Amino acid sequence: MSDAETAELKVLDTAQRLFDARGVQAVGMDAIRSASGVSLKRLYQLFPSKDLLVEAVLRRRDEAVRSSLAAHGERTADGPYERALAVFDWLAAWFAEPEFRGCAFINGFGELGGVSPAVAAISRDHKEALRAYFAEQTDALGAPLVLADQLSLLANGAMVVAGITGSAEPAAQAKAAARVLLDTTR
Amino acid sequence: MSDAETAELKVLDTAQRLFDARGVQAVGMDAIRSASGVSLKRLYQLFPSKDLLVEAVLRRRDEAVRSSLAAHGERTADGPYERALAVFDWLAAWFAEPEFRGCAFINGFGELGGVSPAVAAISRDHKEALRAYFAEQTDALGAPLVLADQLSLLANGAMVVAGITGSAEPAAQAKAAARVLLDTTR
DNA sequence: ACATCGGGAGAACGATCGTTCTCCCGACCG
DNA sequence: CGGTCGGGAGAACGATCGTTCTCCCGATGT
Repeated sequence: MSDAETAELKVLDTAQRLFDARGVQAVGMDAIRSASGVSLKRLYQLFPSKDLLVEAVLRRRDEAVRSSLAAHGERTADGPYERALAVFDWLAAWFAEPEFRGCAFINGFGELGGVSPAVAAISRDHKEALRAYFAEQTDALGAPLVLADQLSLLANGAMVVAGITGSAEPAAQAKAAARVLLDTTR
Repeated sequence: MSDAETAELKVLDTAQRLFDARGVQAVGMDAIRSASGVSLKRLYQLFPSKDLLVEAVLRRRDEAVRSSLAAHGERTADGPYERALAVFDWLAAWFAEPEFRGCAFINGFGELGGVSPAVAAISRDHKEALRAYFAEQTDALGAPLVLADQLSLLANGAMVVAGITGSAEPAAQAKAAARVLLDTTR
């Protein structure tokens, strides 16, 4: 049934948008229902509880971010050096979206990480994946592993500062810093 | 009345500890009451609403962090170069605390920044203060302002990654990266 | 045509939460 | 000693929320 699939997509899209804008706990199931047009009954047979919906939203976003990042790297950059730097261009485009209010995993961990082991684990895995992506590039450069950690710190710091200040500048600042680190460690 | 003052301190300490551990919305006023031993009546005459209590907790923490950071810089470091790097030692000590679960302003912004302009503003001011502290040091070194922004990205990235992964390592990694940036821009 | 079934709209339920109110005690003041 | 007042404990209230239930309609199969 493509009917069930499109309903599921509408719910996930709507929930993601509302969670991003207001946080998870400030968004009721009823708000998701009216914004998505999917009835409560259907909503609960797709996602038996709000917790499960939250986890599904985060997991889907995790996949989307990983593939978007990888695609951007392959599309715009040749070689590990350029691919590592291209992450920050990808961040810049993300920060420039008008609804941008920070990273859903950082925000979700802050809100729910202390009470939901599932959310904490998903956030941890997601951040580990970003570090692993940087590690792929630094490995290919023969650089030490700590460089990947440091690039990940710059990227996450840029997400936080861009989210809180509402500016996209941190992406470019982080990119310049990343270039210095990449050049120094060679 | 030192009675009212100690009650206020007990409430602020307790609320801060519970908010840090579980997030703001997961902590009810009743939990603050039983953990602090301050009656609801008194609690509400000290802080007329939970929103105001949340803001008071964040504002007090803002002051505490600013003076703790400045004190650590004066105590352990001579000159702007060392003081900029000392921030990351200060982070390392913070991350090593067993209850550490990330920065209250980053977490608070993620949870409430979308619905509470007050929380968003306090978080923004706090992060701006960190940037300004770095800017003091980089100015004294005659370095360009963007270096302060970059050091602030490293510090905030370290807070996020340390909080999510539960490791204190990001502080040392960020410090090493900061040293490279400081040395390069000279 | 009629029975059946899935699903929509939204009322209802139970729990929780922020906030206020009631009741009571103990201290202070004439 | 009697009255008053501040404050503690916790019940009560109203709102909200996650979740379920009721009622009804429309489609489908025979």
